[in-house]
Amino acid sequence: MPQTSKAAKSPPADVEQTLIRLGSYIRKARLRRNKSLEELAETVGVTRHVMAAIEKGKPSTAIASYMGALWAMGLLSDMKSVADPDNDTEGKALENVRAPKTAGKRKKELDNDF
Amino acid sequence: MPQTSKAAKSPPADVEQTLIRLGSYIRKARLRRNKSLEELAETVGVTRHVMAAIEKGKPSTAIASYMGALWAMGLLSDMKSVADPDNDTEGKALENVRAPKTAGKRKKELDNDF
DNA sequence: GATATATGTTATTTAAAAGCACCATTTTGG
DNA sequence: CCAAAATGGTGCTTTTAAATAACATATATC
Repeated sequence: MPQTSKAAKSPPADVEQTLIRLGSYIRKARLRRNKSLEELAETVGVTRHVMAAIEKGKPSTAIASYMGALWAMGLLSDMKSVADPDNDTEGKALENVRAPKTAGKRKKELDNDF
Repeated sequence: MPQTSKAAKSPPADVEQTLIRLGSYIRKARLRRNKSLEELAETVGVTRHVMAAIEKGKPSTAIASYMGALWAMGLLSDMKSVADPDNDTEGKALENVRAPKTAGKRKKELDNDF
């Protein structure tokens, strides 16, 4: 999408690497299924140029296009566990007893005992 | 098909649902960590409007922004297994012995030579 | 090797994403 | 209850992703 965010323009190295890997995985999945870029793109509803960009891990491409590629190859279920609250042990540990709807009023800075 | 892909404008229902769920997961993770939209957005490198869109599961938002949100909360590792070729049982089954670099020349349609 | 197919590259066009600023509403926590 | 913070929404501007097209190169199958 236009007007690229800083996040999309120069993402953290971890994010960049994750996307490149994801793109290569998608490519491998496509070749295994013996689909051309164009065929897959057609199913997803994008042009082959967008599909090519995805396989390179382009950060600024719409997430729906990436997800569409997974969907078209029966791999979308892999997303189910991503950020699943049940597996977010760190989040669970930090969680208050109440479940606030917003981050609420700044509560002073909780850690500075000095 | 102009500037926003069909995939991003009206994604398959599965994709749409997956994104809405992912967005809600991200929101839950943020609240557990007691971060405001603005704080998280700042870390990710986007405005709070983009972060709000992500938590709603907007399809046309850059994947790097979504990944950035995961990254900022230590959840990016959840992406490692997505589309992992090792877990792609269907792909493995379809795979030829050789690993072609492209989908190659169309081999007559399917292998329907009775 | 021949050749049909796939993929890469470049350029142009255009609609929408992200930025920004402002105000309304909701929610928190004292 | 009340003040402060968070979140939601609108309108406007800027920037660029995605579509399209045309051509070049690479690769697979015969």
